[in-house]
Amino acid sequence: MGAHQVRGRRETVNKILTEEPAPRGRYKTSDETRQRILKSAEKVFAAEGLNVSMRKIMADAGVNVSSINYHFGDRETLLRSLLDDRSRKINAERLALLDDVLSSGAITPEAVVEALLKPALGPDRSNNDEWRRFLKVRAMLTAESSDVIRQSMSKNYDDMHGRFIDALAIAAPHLSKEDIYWRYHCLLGVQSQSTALGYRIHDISGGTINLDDPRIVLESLVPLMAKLFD
Amino acid sequence: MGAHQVRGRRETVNKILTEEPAPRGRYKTSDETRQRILKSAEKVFAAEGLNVSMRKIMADAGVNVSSINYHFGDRETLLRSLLDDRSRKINAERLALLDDVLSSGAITPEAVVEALLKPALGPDRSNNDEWRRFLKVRAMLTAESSDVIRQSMSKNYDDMHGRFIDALAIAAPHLSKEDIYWRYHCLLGVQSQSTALGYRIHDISGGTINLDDPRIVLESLVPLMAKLFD
DNA sequence: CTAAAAATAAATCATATGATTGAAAAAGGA
DNA sequence: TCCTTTTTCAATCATATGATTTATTTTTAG
Repeated sequence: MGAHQVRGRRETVNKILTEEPAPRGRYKTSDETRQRILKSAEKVFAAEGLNVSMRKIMADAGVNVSSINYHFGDRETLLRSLLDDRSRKINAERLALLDDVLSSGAITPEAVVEALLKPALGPDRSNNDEWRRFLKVRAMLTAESSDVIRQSMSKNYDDMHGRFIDALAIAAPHLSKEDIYWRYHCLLGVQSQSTALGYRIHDISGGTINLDDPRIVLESLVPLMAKLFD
Repeated sequence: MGAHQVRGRRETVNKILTEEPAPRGRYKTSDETRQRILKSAEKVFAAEGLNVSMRKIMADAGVNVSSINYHFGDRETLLRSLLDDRSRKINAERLALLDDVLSSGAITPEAVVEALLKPALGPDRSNNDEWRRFLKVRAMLTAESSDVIRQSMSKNYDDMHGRFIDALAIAAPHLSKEDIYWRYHCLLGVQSQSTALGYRIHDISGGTINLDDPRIVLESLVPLMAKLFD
């Protein structure tokens, strides 16, 4: 029945959102399916753009088309879930690194910038493809900047950005708040260029510059970005 | 007849692409319609994202749906035309400014960076909405990075970027080619963040930072970006 | 083991979409 | 003027799409 489906969906979503590791052993198959759908959505959206059909995603996931409605409600909620899930992880990692920096006593622009960029670039070796896919989807959504995405971005990121800006203000006490904002704007630009649009400099440089290895990217960009705070 | 339409389309396209001001007086209404469609496409794509229907665009332009086929062939060609038309203008302006810098004798990173950014930010006052729309569409296409768009980007931009990179190598002779590439990568990021994603720092800063006025953006960012080449 | 709840699947709906067609209108050239 | 070419438009097609409904299977709890 329709009512069943909606109720089931809501409960599943709440479970995922509130408790981090998702209560295992109760609805095993459902959560697996949900994750499988998210993974496929990420893959297919990244490969074919945002205006891809739910059917292609479901085909890739190997599940029935109606599962989208059962697990997420509609297309938009699927996209939001995708964005929220990963953003939470990235930003938790960022804030953990930032805490390390703050408690270390050596609060330099370089250290803060690295704490911001490193989690965004993803893991060094394996699973990097998955990250890249997510980053591309996020970049597409950011560029589209629909109201719903803009809200979701604010919800997921504004707080974290605020804390990094505060940290940078400590690291560069000679700069005004407005100065810090302008520099942070540059950081955001470089970050998104490095995570989702790296193919541009790759093409322009004839392949000389390659952003596939996060370590090299960090090594090259962190000192550069720190210069902005001199 | 179908053959007529295809032939007509090809001729129109060639005319527009080869001769700059488009031969006036011959097929007056056709060229006007073409421009009207492009303008509406820019508007509607920017407002509602890339996966908007041709029908909405045609409704906005006030022309028949089949005109898309007559004037452009298909949806993809429309997008490419949109991208090509404006890109040519931006880059022509950029290269003109770069020539001024090169022939001035005072080839500084600051001057080169300004020549790169100023045309991208668009005119100071009026018509700025139109530019913003185009920049948003370009950002969406860049983020999507489909093969066809990637090719179009390369075709329209790689040459220009090459010349700016050469100029920066002159302006900062102590840097290696690879150093220049990394810095150029940063420039691209800041540029796209400033032209299409300015809403992020606006939101984050609680409205303190506003990128609506190109003059202020230039004033703030050019000196910052020049720091990268110290 | 059995009944209720949850999850999956197949079939179906109403609609939106890109593209095409054939006719009509507008413009140009003789 | 008349005829050809170019341009516009209304009507139509085949299909793809998001969502829903109904039936079936699986899981959970008592």
